[in-house]
Amino acid sequence: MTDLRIQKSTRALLDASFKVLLHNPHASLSEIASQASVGRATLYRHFPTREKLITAIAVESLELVQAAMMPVLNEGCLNESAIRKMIAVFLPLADRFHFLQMVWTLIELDKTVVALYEKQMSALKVWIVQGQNLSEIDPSLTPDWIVAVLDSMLYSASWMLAQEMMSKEQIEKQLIHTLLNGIKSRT
Amino acid sequence: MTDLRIQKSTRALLDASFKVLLHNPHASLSEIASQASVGRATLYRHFPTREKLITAIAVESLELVQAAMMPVLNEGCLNESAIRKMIAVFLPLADRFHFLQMVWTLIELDKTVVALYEKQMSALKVWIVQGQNLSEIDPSLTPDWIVAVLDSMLYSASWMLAQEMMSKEQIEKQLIHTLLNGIKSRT
DNA sequence: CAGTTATGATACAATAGTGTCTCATTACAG
DNA sequence: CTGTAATGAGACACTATTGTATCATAACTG
Repeated sequence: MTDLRIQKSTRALLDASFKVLLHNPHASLSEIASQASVGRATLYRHFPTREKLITAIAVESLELVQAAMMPVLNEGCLNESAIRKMIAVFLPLADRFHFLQMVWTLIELDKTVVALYEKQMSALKVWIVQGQNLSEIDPSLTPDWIVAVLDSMLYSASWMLAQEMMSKEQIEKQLIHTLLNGIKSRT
Repeated sequence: MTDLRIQKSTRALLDASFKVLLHNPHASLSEIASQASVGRATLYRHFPTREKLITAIAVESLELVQAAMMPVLNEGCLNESAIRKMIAVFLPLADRFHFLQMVWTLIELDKTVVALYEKQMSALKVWIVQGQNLSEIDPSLTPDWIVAVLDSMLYSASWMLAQEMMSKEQIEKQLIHTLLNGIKSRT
Protein backbone atom coordinates (compact mmCIF):
# COMPACT_ATOMS: atom_id res chain seq x y z
CA MET A 1 0.00 0.00 0.00
CA THR A 2 1.43 3.36 -0.94
CA ASP A 3 1.02 6.01 1.70
CA LEU A 4 -2.25 7.91 1.49
CA ARG A 5 -0.41 11.18 1.92
CA ILE A 6 1.56 10.54 -1.24
CA GLN A 7 -1.51 9.80 -3.27
CA LYS A 8 -3.26 12.83 -1.90
CA SER A 9 -0.49 15.31 -2.61
CA THR A 10 0.42 13.99 -6.05
CA ARG A 11 -3.25 14.13 -6.98
CA ALA A 12 -3.58 17.69 -5.69
CA LEU A 13 -0.40 18.72 -7.49
CA LEU A 14 -1.40 17.19 -10.81
CA ASP A 15 -4.85 18.75 -10.67
CA ALA A 16 -3.69 22.17 -9.57
CA SER A 17 -0.79 22.39 -11.99
CA PHE A 18 -2.98 21.36 -14.90
CA LYS A 19 -5.47 24.06 -14.04
CA VAL A 20 -2.89 26.76 -13.31
CA LEU A 21 -0.64 26.05 -16.30
CA LEU A 22 -3.57 25.94 -18.69
CA HIS A 23 -4.43 29.45 -17.62
CA ASN A 24 -0.87 30.71 -17.26
CA PRO A 25 1.87 28.60 -18.87
CA HIS A 26 4.61 30.60 -17.14
CA ALA A 27 3.34 30.10 -13.62
CA SER A 28 6.10 29.39 -11.12
CA LEU A 29 6.32 26.18 -9.15
CA SER A 30 5.73 28.16 -5.97
CA GLU A 31 2.42 29.37 -7.30
CA ILE A 32 1.44 25.86 -8.36
CA ALA A 33 2.34 24.42 -4.99
CA SER A 34 0.32 27.01 -3.12
CA GLN A 35 -2.64 26.50 -5.45
CA ALA A 36 -2.42 22.81 -4.63
CA SER A 37 -2.23 23.63 -0.93
CA VAL A 38 1.01 21.72 -0.77
CA GLY A 39 4.45 22.80 0.36
CA ARG A 40 6.92 23.73 -2.35
CA ALA A 41 9.38 21.18 -1.01
CA THR A 42 6.80 18.44 -1.44
CA LEU A 43 6.32 19.40 -5.05
CA TYR A 44 10.04 18.94 -5.62
CA ARG A 45 9.98 15.60 -3.82
CA HIS A 46 7.43 14.21 -6.27
CA PHE A 47 8.49 16.08 -9.39
CA PRO A 48 12.20 16.88 -9.28
CA THR A 49 12.00 19.40 -12.12
CA ARG A 50 9.42 21.57 -13.80
CA GLU A 51 9.77 19.48 -16.92
CA LYS A 52 9.03 16.25 -15.04
CA LEU A 53 5.87 17.80 -13.64
CA ILE A 54 4.64 18.94 -17.02
CA THR A 55 5.52 15.60 -18.55
CA ALA A 56 3.52 13.84 -15.83
CA ILE A 57 0.46 15.93 -16.63
CA ALA A 58 0.96 15.21 -20.31
CA VAL A 59 1.20 11.48 -19.69
CA GLU A 60 -1.93 11.54 -17.58
CA SER A 61 -3.71 13.52 -20.30
CA LEU A 62 -2.67 11.04 -22.94
CA GLU A 63 -3.90 8.19 -20.76
CA LEU A 64 -7.26 9.90 -20.34
CA VAL A 65 -7.50 10.30 -24.09
CA GLN A 66 -6.54 6.67 -24.54
CA ALA A 67 -9.18 5.52 -22.07
CA ALA A 68 -11.84 7.60 -23.77
CA MET A 69 -10.88 6.46 -27.23
CA MET A 70 -10.57 2.71 -26.75
CA PRO A 71 -14.23 1.75 -26.30
CA VAL A 72 -15.22 3.66 -29.44
CA LEU A 73 -12.42 2.09 -31.47
CA ASN A 74 -13.34 -1.38 -30.33
CA GLU A 75 -16.98 -1.03 -31.21
CA GLY A 76 -16.17 -1.76 -34.82
CA CYS A 77 -18.61 -0.65 -37.51
CA LEU A 78 -17.28 2.81 -38.24
CA ASN A 79 -20.25 4.86 -39.33
CA GLU A 80 -21.43 8.39 -38.78
CA SER A 81 -22.72 7.60 -35.33
CA ALA A 82 -19.31 6.22 -34.35
CA ILE A 83 -17.71 9.48 -35.42
CA ARG A 84 -20.24 11.43 -33.41
CA LYS A 85 -19.50 9.23 -30.45
CA MET A 86 -15.77 9.79 -30.81
CA ILE A 87 -16.25 13.54 -30.84
CA ALA A 88 -18.56 13.31 -27.86
CA VAL A 89 -16.04 11.43 -25.75
CA PHE A 90 -13.21 13.74 -26.79
CA LEU A 91 -15.05 16.96 -26.09
CA PRO A 92 -14.85 16.74 -22.29
CA LEU A 93 -11.11 16.30 -22.77
CA ALA A 94 -10.77 19.41 -24.91
CA ASP A 95 -8.72 21.12 -22.19
CA ARG A 96 -6.36 18.17 -22.17
CA PHE A 97 -5.83 18.47 -25.92
CA HIS A 98 -5.28 22.17 -25.42
CA PHE A 99 -2.68 21.48 -22.76
CA LEU A 100 -0.89 18.93 -24.89
CA GLN A 101 -0.66 21.34 -27.80
CA MET A 102 0.60 24.05 -25.49
CA VAL A 103 3.47 22.09 -23.99
CA TRP A 104 4.25 19.96 -27.01
CA THR A 105 7.64 21.46 -27.81
CA LEU A 106 8.69 20.76 -24.25
CA ILE A 107 7.59 17.14 -24.01
CA GLU A 108 8.05 15.82 -27.51
CA LEU A 109 11.41 14.30 -26.60
CA ASP A 110 10.14 12.29 -23.66
CA LYS A 111 10.05 8.60 -24.48
CA THR A 112 6.90 7.77 -22.52
CA VAL A 113 5.05 10.63 -24.15
CA VAL A 114 6.22 9.66 -27.61
CA ALA A 115 5.26 6.02 -27.09
CA LEU A 116 1.74 6.89 -25.96
CA TYR A 117 1.34 9.46 -28.70
CA GLU A 118 2.50 7.16 -31.47
CA LYS A 119 0.25 4.40 -30.25
CA GLN A 120 -2.80 6.62 -30.26
CA MET A 121 -1.96 8.19 -33.58
CA SER A 122 -1.64 4.88 -35.31
CA ALA A 123 -4.82 3.53 -33.74
CA LEU A 124 -6.72 6.62 -34.80
CA LYS A 125 -5.29 6.45 -38.28
CA VAL A 126 -6.28 2.82 -38.69
CA TRP A 127 -9.77 3.78 -37.59
CA ILE A 128 -9.91 6.60 -40.12
CA VAL A 129 -8.65 4.45 -42.98
CA GLN A 130 -11.32 1.93 -42.08
CA GLY A 131 -13.88 4.73 -42.33
CA GLN A 132 -12.51 5.68 -45.71
CA ASN A 133 -12.76 2.11 -46.95
CA LEU A 134 -16.38 2.01 -45.82
CA SER A 135 -16.97 5.31 -47.66
CA GLU A 136 -17.94 7.06 -44.48
CA ILE A 137 -14.93 9.36 -44.58
CA ASP A 138 -13.71 11.20 -47.63
CA PRO A 139 -10.79 9.22 -49.08
CA SER A 140 -9.19 12.31 -50.61
CA LEU A 141 -8.18 13.50 -47.15
CA THR A 142 -5.09 11.99 -45.57
CA PRO A 143 -5.48 10.46 -42.09
CA ASP A 144 -2.77 12.79 -40.80
CA TRP A 145 -4.73 15.80 -41.90
CA ILE A 146 -7.93 14.52 -40.34
CA VAL A 147 -6.21 13.88 -37.03
CA ALA A 148 -4.68 17.36 -37.10
CA VAL A 149 -8.05 18.92 -37.82
CA LEU A 150 -9.74 16.96 -35.06
CA ASP A 151 -7.03 18.09 -32.70
CA SER A 152 -7.23 21.72 -33.63
CA MET A 153 -11.01 21.81 -33.54
CA LEU A 154 -10.91 20.44 -30.03
CA TYR A 155 -8.57 23.32 -29.31
CA SER A 156 -11.23 25.65 -30.67
CA ALA A 157 -13.80 24.02 -28.47
CA SER A 158 -11.58 24.48 -25.43
CA TRP A 159 -11.03 28.11 -26.36
CA MET A 160 -14.73 28.77 -26.80
CA LEU A 161 -15.47 27.12 -23.48
CA ALA A 162 -12.88 29.32 -21.79
CA GLN A 163 -14.33 32.44 -23.38
CA GLU A 164 -17.78 31.42 -22.16
CA MET A 165 -19.29 32.68 -25.38
CA MET A 166 -21.56 29.70 -25.81
CA SER A 167 -22.81 26.68 -23.95
CA LYS A 168 -21.19 23.28 -23.97
CA GLU A 169 -24.15 21.85 -25.86
CA GLN A 170 -23.95 24.49 -28.55
CA ILE A 171 -20.24 23.93 -28.95
CA GLU A 172 -20.71 20.19 -29.25
CA LYS A 173 -23.40 20.66 -31.86
CA GLN A 174 -21.31 22.98 -33.99
CA LEU A 175 -18.18 20.90 -33.59
CA ILE A 176 -19.94 17.77 -34.77
CA HIS A 177 -21.60 19.64 -37.59
CA THR A 178 -18.43 21.27 -38.86
CA LEU A 179 -16.15 18.28 -38.51
CA LEU A 180 -18.61 15.77 -39.85
CA ASN A 181 -19.46 17.79 -42.93
CA GLY A 182 -15.83 18.69 -43.34
CA ILE A 183 -14.54 15.15 -43.52
CA LYS A 184 -17.39 12.87 -44.44
CA SER A 185 -17.67 11.27 -47.80
CA ARG A 186 -20.19 12.76 -50.19
CA THR A 187 -21.48 10.16 -52.59
CA MET B 1 14.37 60.25 -42.69
CA THR B 2 14.91 57.61 -40.07
CA ASP B 3 18.39 56.21 -39.90
CA LEU B 4 18.96 53.21 -42.14
CA ARG B 5 20.72 51.40 -39.32
CA ILE B 6 17.57 51.58 -37.20
CA GLN B 7 15.39 50.18 -39.93
CA LYS B 8 17.85 47.42 -40.62
CA SER B 9 18.24 46.25 -37.04
CA THR B 10 14.55 46.47 -36.13
CA ARG B 11 13.74 44.50 -39.26
CA ALA B 12 16.34 41.87 -38.44
CA LEU B 13 15.14 41.67 -34.85
CA LEU B 14 11.48 41.30 -35.76
CA ASP B 15 12.22 38.63 -38.33
CA ALA B 16 14.62 36.66 -36.19
CA SER B 17 12.52 36.79 -33.05
CA PHE B 18 9.42 35.66 -34.94
CA LYS B 19 11.29 32.71 -36.32
CA VAL B 20 13.05 31.79 -33.09
CA LEU B 21 10.04 32.23 -30.80
CA LEU B 22 7.81 30.22 -33.10
CA HIS B 23 10.19 27.33 -32.73
CA ASN B 24 11.04 27.89 -29.08
CA PRO B 25 8.72 30.17 -27.10
CA HIS B 26 11.11 30.27 -24.15
CA ALA B 27 14.12 31.46 -26.10
CA SER B 28 16.13 34.11 -24.29
CA LEU B 29 16.66 37.60 -25.63
CA SER B 30 20.36 36.86 -25.96
CA GLU B 31 19.60 34.00 -28.30
CA ILE B 32 17.23 36.13 -30.33
CA ALA B 33 19.74 38.95 -30.63
CA SER B 34 22.46 36.63 -31.80
CA GLN B 35 20.13 34.99 -34.32
CA ALA B 36 19.39 38.45 -35.64
CA SER B 37 23.12 39.20 -35.79
CA VAL B 38 22.49 42.18 -33.58
CA GLY B 39 23.97 43.13 -30.23
CA ARG B 40 21.89 42.36 -27.17
CA ALA B 41 22.09 46.01 -26.13
CA THR B 42 20.60 47.09 -29.43
CA LEU B 43 17.69 44.77 -28.92
CA TYR B 44 16.99 46.48 -25.58
CA ARG B 45 17.30 49.89 -27.21
CA HIS B 46 14.49 49.11 -29.64
CA PHE B 47 12.40 46.85 -27.43
CA PRO B 48 12.82 47.77 -23.78
CA THR B 49 11.23 44.54 -22.52
CA ARG B 50 10.58 41.05 -23.76
CA GLU B 51 6.87 41.78 -23.71
CA LYS B 52 7.29 44.85 -25.92
CA LEU B 53 9.17 42.77 -28.45
CA ILE B 54 6.54 40.07 -28.57
CA THR B 55 3.79 42.65 -28.76
CA ALA B 56 5.54 44.30 -31.70
CA ILE B 57 5.65 40.98 -33.56
CA ALA B 58 2.00 40.43 -32.76
CA VAL B 59 1.05 43.86 -34.05
CA GLU B 60 2.98 43.29 -37.23
CA SER B 61 1.31 39.92 -37.65
CA LEU B 62 -2.12 41.43 -37.17
CA GLU B 63 -1.29 44.09 -39.74
CA LEU B 64 -0.22 41.46 -42.22
CA VAL B 65 -3.48 39.63 -41.66
CA GLN B 66 -5.37 42.87 -42.06
CA ALA B 67 -3.59 43.67 -45.31
CA ALA B 68 -4.30 40.20 -46.67
CA MET B 69 -7.93 40.26 -45.63
CA MET B 70 -9.03 43.69 -46.82
CA PRO B 71 -9.00 43.14 -50.59
CA VAL B 72 -11.09 39.99 -50.25
CA LEU B 73 -13.57 41.67 -47.93
CA ASN B 74 -13.96 44.62 -50.27
CA GLU B 75 -14.62 42.52 -53.30
CA GLY B 76 -18.21 42.13 -52.23
CA CYS B 77 -20.22 39.22 -53.58
CA LEU B 78 -19.47 36.58 -50.96
CA ASN B 79 -19.64 33.26 -52.72
CA GLU B 80 -17.70 30.04 -52.57
CA SER B 81 -14.88 31.46 -54.63
CA ALA B 82 -14.53 34.36 -52.20
CA ILE B 83 -14.17 31.90 -49.33
CA ARG B 84 -11.54 30.00 -51.29
CA LYS B 85 -9.74 33.25 -51.91
CA MET B 86 -9.84 34.16 -48.24
CA ILE B 87 -8.33 30.82 -47.29
CA ALA B 88 -5.71 31.18 -49.99
CA VAL B 89 -4.53 34.57 -48.72
CA PHE B 90 -4.54 33.41 -45.10
CA LEU B 91 -2.60 30.22 -45.69
CA PRO B 92 0.80 31.89 -46.23
CA LEU B 93 0.17 33.63 -42.90
CA ALA B 94 -0.53 30.38 -41.06
CA ASP B 95 2.65 30.80 -39.03
CA ARG B 96 1.49 34.25 -37.97
CA PHE B 97 -1.82 32.83 -36.75
CA HIS B 98 0.13 30.16 -34.94
CA PHE B 99 2.29 32.79 -33.28
CA LEU B 100 -0.69 34.89 -32.25
CA GLN B 101 -2.36 31.89 -30.65
CA MET B 102 0.85 31.00 -28.87
CA VAL B 103 1.43 34.38 -27.24
CA TRP B 104 -2.20 35.36 -26.82
CA THR B 105 -2.30 35.22 -23.03
CA LEU B 106 0.68 37.57 -22.95
CA ILE B 107 -0.57 40.20 -25.35
CA GLU B 108 -4.31 40.19 -24.83
CA LEU B 109 -4.08 43.17 -22.49
CA ASP B 110 -2.22 45.42 -24.91
CA LYS B 111 -4.49 48.14 -26.24
CA THR B 112 -3.04 48.25 -29.75
CA VAL B 113 -3.37 44.52 -30.09
CA VAL B 114 -6.91 44.52 -28.78
CA ALA B 115 -7.94 47.33 -31.12
CA LEU B 116 -6.56 45.57 -34.18
CA TYR B 117 -8.02 42.26 -33.12
CA GLU B 118 -11.49 43.62 -32.44
CA LYS B 119 -11.49 45.44 -35.75
CA GLN B 120 -10.60 42.32 -37.69
CA MET B 121 -12.99 40.15 -35.78
CA SER B 122 -15.95 42.40 -36.43
CA ALA B 123 -15.06 42.78 -40.11
CA LEU B 124 -14.76 39.03 -40.48
CA LYS B 125 -18.02 38.44 -38.67
CA VAL B 126 -19.87 40.93 -40.87
CA TRP B 127 -18.48 39.10 -43.87
CA ILE B 128 -19.64 35.76 -42.51
CA VAL B 129 -23.13 37.00 -41.68
CA GLN B 130 -23.34 38.31 -45.20
CA GLY B 131 -22.42 34.87 -46.45
CA GLN B 132 -25.12 33.37 -44.28
CA ASN B 133 -27.72 35.79 -45.63
CA LEU B 134 -26.74 34.81 -49.14
CA SER B 135 -27.08 31.13 -48.17
CA GLU B 136 -23.44 30.46 -48.92
CA ILE B 137 -22.59 29.73 -45.30
CA ASP B 138 -24.63 27.56 -42.99
CA PRO B 139 -26.74 29.87 -40.82
CA SER B 140 -26.90 27.38 -37.95
CA LEU B 141 -23.23 28.09 -37.17
CA THR B 142 -22.38 31.19 -35.18
CA PRO B 143 -19.85 33.60 -36.70
CA ASP B 144 -17.73 33.25 -33.57
CA TRP B 145 -17.50 29.53 -34.06
CA ILE B 146 -16.61 29.87 -37.72
CA VAL B 147 -13.83 32.34 -36.94
CA ALA B 148 -12.48 30.02 -34.25
CA VAL B 149 -12.52 27.08 -36.64
CA LEU B 150 -10.79 29.06 -39.37
CA ASP B 151 -8.16 30.07 -36.86
CA SER B 152 -7.57 26.58 -35.56
CA MET B 153 -7.44 25.04 -39.01
CA LEU B 154 -4.77 27.54 -39.98
CA TYR B 155 -2.96 26.34 -36.88
CA SER B 156 -3.24 22.81 -38.24
CA ALA B 157 -1.88 23.97 -41.55
CA SER B 158 1.07 25.63 -39.84
CA TRP B 159 1.69 22.47 -37.86
CA MET B 160 1.57 20.24 -40.92
CA LEU B 161 3.93 22.56 -42.75
CA ALA B 162 6.36 22.42 -39.84
CA GLN B 163 6.18 18.61 -39.75
CA GLU B 164 6.90 18.53 -43.48
CA MET B 165 4.50 15.66 -43.87
CA MET B 166 2.88 17.05 -46.97
CA SER B 167 3.32 19.77 -49.55
CA LYS B 168 1.92 23.26 -49.31
CA GLU B 169 -0.39 22.53 -52.22
CA GLN B 170 -1.77 19.40 -50.61
CA ILE B 171 -2.36 21.24 -47.36
CA GLU B 172 -4.16 24.05 -49.12
CA LYS B 173 -6.37 21.59 -50.97
CA GLN B 174 -7.35 19.71 -47.84
CA LEU B 175 -7.83 22.87 -45.82
CA ILE B 176 -10.19 24.34 -48.41
CA HIS B 177 -12.00 21.03 -48.75
CA THR B 178 -12.51 20.51 -45.03
CA LEU B 179 -13.40 24.05 -44.12
CA LEU B 180 -15.65 24.65 -47.08
CA ASN B 181 -17.63 21.46 -46.59
CA GLY B 182 -17.65 22.07 -42.87
CA ILE B 183 -19.25 25.46 -42.97
CA LYS B 184 -21.03 25.86 -46.26
CA SER B 185 -24.74 25.82 -46.55
CA ARG B 186 -26.37 22.68 -47.92
CA THR B 187 -29.61 23.46 -49.64
C1' DC C 1 0.20 2.18 20.23
C1' DA C 2 4.99 2.62 18.19
C1' DG C 3 7.87 3.11 14.43
C1' DT C 4 8.16 4.91 10.10
C1' DT C 5 7.71 8.35 6.71
C1' DA C 6 5.69 12.18 4.31
C1' DT C 7 5.05 16.86 5.09
C1' DG C 8 5.56 22.14 5.74
C1' DA C 9 8.45 25.67 6.82
C1' DT C 10 12.58 27.74 6.27
C1' DA C 11 17.08 28.78 4.92
C1' DC C 12 20.39 28.49 1.42
C1' DA C 13 23.36 28.34 -2.89
C1' DA C 14 23.33 28.48 -7.70
C1' DT C 15 21.64 29.92 -11.94
C1' DA C 16 19.65 32.29 -15.75
C1' DG C 17 17.68 35.98 -17.49
C1' DT C 18 16.61 40.85 -17.31
C1' DG C 19 17.52 45.51 -17.78
C1' DT C 20 21.08 49.47 -17.32
C1' DC C 21 25.25 51.70 -18.31
C1' DT C 22 29.58 53.03 -20.55
C1' DC C 23 32.74 53.61 -24.27
C1' DA C 24 35.20 52.96 -28.40
C1' DT C 25 33.90 52.06 -33.14
C1' DT C 26 31.38 52.47 -37.20
C1' DA C 27 27.83 53.96 -40.36
C1' DC C 28 24.90 57.40 -41.67
C1' DA C 29 22.95 62.23 -43.22
C1' DG C 30 23.48 66.58 -44.88
C1' DC D 1 33.95 65.63 -45.26
C1' DT D 2 32.24 66.32 -40.62
C1' DG D 3 29.27 66.11 -36.93
C1' DT D 4 25.79 63.14 -35.24
C1' DA D 5 23.87 59.03 -33.82
C1' DA D 6 23.46 54.04 -33.76
C1' DT D 7 25.95 50.03 -32.80
C1' DG D 8 28.63 46.01 -30.45
C1' DA D 9 30.98 44.53 -26.65
C1' DG D 10 31.45 44.21 -22.10
C1' DA D 11 30.66 44.94 -17.16
C1' DC D 12 27.28 45.31 -13.74
C1' DA D 13 23.42 44.99 -10.32
C1' DC D 14 19.12 42.96 -9.61
C1' DT D 15 15.45 39.71 -9.59
C1' DA D 16 12.90 35.56 -9.92
C1' DT D 17 13.15 30.97 -9.93
C1' DT D 18 15.20 26.76 -9.39
C1' DG D 19 16.81 23.00 -6.83
C1' DT D 20 18.91 21.21 -2.27
C1' DA D 21 19.16 20.50 2.60
C1' DT D 22 17.53 20.41 7.36
C1' DC D 23 14.34 19.65 11.08
C1' DA D 24 10.37 19.61 13.88
C1' DT D 25 5.65 18.13 13.25
C1' DA D 26 1.96 15.47 11.75
C1' DA D 27 -0.12 11.56 9.59
C1' DC D 28 -0.19 7.01 8.13
C1' DT D 29 0.73 1.76 8.54
C1' DG D 30 0.67 -2.50 10.72
